[in-house]
Amino acid sequence: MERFVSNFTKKVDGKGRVSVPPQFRTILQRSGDDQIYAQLSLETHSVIAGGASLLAQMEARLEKMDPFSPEYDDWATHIYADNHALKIDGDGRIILTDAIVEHAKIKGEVTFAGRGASFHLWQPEAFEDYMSGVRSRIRDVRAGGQLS
Amino acid sequence: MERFVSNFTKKVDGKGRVSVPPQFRTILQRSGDDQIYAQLSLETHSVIAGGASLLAQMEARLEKMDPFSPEYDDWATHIYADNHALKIDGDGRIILTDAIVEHAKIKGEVTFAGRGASFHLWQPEAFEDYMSGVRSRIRDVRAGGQLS
DNA sequence: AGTAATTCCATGTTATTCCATATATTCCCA
DNA sequence: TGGGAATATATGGAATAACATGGAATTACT
Repeated sequence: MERFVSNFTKKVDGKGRVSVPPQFRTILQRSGDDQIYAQLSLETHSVIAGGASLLAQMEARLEKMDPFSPEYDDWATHIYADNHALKIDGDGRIILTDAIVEHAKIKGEVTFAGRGASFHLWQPEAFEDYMSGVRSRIRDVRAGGQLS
Repeated sequence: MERFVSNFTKKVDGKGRVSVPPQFRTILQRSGDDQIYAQLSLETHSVIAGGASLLAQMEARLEKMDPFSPEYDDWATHIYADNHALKIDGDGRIILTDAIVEHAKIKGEVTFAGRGASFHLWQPEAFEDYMSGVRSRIRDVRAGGQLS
């Protein structure tokens, strides 16, 4: 399976349109996806995105739960109601919904950050901040001798 | 099977008419449904809605019960009597019944929230409140190390 | 006939598709 | 290895199609 690698920042026009980085677009096309499933992250002000396989992956987790439990209800609600299907148009663009723009505080640019089987959408500066945190946390762990 | 994803808020006019979000309408049409089965939720002030397959799903659950038990009677009554069939008219609209409007406290707008094989109807603010709860409960579980 | 319900229609609005141009990238050959 | 042509991408705007929405007309009910 191809993975989403690297990060790219793109402009968002007045109508909320963004062109999907061709590197990512190619991967989506090859797996037969003509739309992106974008889910609001519960941990950060970012959006978790990917093709149909990403949704399937979350559904697989759902199926392991007891269908009559409150946990199932919560998870199912989050998976489906907090998810936005973004069609990729003929020019390789998607339109960000208001919910996404609001949640990620997106102004005029978005960063597409590879995450392997998925990719994340960020407000560019928020992404930089997040990356700093990621890097320093990894450095700290290493200093503690837990890694390489 | 196509799933109901994302959420959409629509206006309700003086006659109780609401246009079904085209995303959901398309799914219903493709599965041959010209009406929506809407059942009052017993847990929240929302309505559980979907096509014929949703009703079939509830009936399947009923069939696993002892037909001569009081639980069967209760469940069967709830499935059918608390269920409202809403015809989708030529303009893609449904008419909310008084029972639905009352139960969900709907005023001038309704939110259609995807739930996979079904979708829920909410009074918009009640939906937001509910989502806040869902999100924070999931976050708590994760923080406790029980998931991901 | 009167009332309620449903269907039909008109129109403004929004969303989507299409197109045009500018910019960047790749590929090929001198 | 440096053009330079061909191809692909980015991006804005225009044209087109869908959709939302209110009201009128028709039908059904009693």
